[in-house]
Amino acid sequence: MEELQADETPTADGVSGRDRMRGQIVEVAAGLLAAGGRDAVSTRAVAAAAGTQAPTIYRLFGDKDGLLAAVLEYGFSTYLADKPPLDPAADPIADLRAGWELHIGFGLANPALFLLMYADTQPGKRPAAAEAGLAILRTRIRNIATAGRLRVDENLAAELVQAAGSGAVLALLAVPEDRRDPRLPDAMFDAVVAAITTPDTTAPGGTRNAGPTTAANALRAHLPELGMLTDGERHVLGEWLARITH
Amino acid sequence: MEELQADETPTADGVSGRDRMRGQIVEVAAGLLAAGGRDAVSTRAVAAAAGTQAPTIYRLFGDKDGLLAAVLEYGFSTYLADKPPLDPAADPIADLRAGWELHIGFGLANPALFLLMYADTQPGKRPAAAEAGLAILRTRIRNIATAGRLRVDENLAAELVQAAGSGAVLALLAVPEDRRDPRLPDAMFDAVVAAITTPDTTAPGGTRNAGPTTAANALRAHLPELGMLTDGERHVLGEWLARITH
DNA sequence: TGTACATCAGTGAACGCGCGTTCACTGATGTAC
DNA sequence: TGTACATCAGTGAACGCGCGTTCACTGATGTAC
Repeated sequence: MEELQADETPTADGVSGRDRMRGQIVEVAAGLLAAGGRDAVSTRAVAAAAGTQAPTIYRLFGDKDGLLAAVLEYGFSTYLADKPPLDPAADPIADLRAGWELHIGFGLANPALFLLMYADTQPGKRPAAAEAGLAILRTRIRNIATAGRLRVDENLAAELVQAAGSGAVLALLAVPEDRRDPRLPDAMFDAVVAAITTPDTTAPGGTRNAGPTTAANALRAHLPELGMLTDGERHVLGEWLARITH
Repeated sequence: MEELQADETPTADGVSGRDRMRGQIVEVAAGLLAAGGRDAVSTRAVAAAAGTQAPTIYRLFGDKDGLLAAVLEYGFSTYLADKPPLDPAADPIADLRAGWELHIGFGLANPALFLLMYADTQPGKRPAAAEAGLAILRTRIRNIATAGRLRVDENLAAELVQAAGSGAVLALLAVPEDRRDPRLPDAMFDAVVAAITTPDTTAPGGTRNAGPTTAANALRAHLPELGMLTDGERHVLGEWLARITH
């Protein structure tokens, strides 16, 4: 093995002992956070789970807030590592959708982390990790603007997407997993995109009109009033209308 | 002063000492929550600020969770008390907007309370107060459906509005007050309303076409496209629609 | 009407616990001569 | 090459604190006779 010139003790993979300990503590803390929420991350619990003593945390992270910040950064950058690189040549709205889906997936997969990033923060302050995510979002919005498809200013567009995204995740998380409506994220994305972009006039296809779904929904709202139908008929009609609208 | 017949010690205003103590504790706790966030609400701090001892809290609320639930309910019902009653004759979308604006205002005025209701909750569970708010929202959505203006099903519509609302509040709260974009709530509302409703085709002076007859007629026009129904089902549906429109 | 008793809201104090943080020390490691 | 020294990451133990909760008790109040 060649001899490495490093500030600290070299190891097989070139990672110093100090860095390895740091990484281990962060990973352990992230695990505790995922398993038990914010309150499960105490300096003592982290130290014990990482097989070290509490003072090590203070040497490496300064204090508990420093540890939490490191956990946020670790969790978020792990997620970012999955993010496909931006393709400037591709449809910027498809790009935005890819980022949206990844962000939703991140929130659902890491509830405690997501809440810590976007909800548990004290009013007026956002964690650095959240700012980093916003910066990426702003780039995607900028690309839409460059393509001439943005119809509101970039700041408002970014805020709308950001707010809609965390709102969708929050709404999903607030409901037991088996009762979540899988249509919500897509529907929300479509709503926001329709609000911030102009239609792509180059798309194939003719004009849109109010489809059968709208009519079926309207009729369903009037189901109880349909006295000219028997109870059984109304029941069957309700089932068909549900099928039409889904 | 007349003599009151009550289960407990009567007082000048007919409120028992026990109830007054309970209300005082809840108000004090709400104040601590607003001032210092969730962590500022400890049983000891509440007892001290209310001028009593900790055991009183346990007698009145069972435990700390019971106290927090009471604070949520108090804060939310105080907000609901401001809510204008639904006017069935009015434009249901204007009704929805009124509820939206009130809800946004509630969140901005009570950040800690709002976060506790919609974000701090453990995944899969929603506080009773949040459910109560959702029930009101669903009523408003139902009214839009009854007017024949809804183009997605009521559940999805309610979820979209709910998610967009908390997302907007969260996004605003995450930014210092003087840097918040005041356009965000309105823009978000417009985006969601555009996504869940059909345009209002009743020009001023025109006739309202909200009835089941209109919906049935519209659906009948789409009969041939309903590939999710069998031929027999389409046939029977056609007969029913004919009966509805006559 | 007067007395004795039962009820129970509120008091004062304490329980055990886990928290964030810090202290003095150890022992391994790298460096200077 | 060998020795003495400096550095500093990690150890073990403790600090003081506020937490949720509970206990035994007090004293005011309503009730029964």
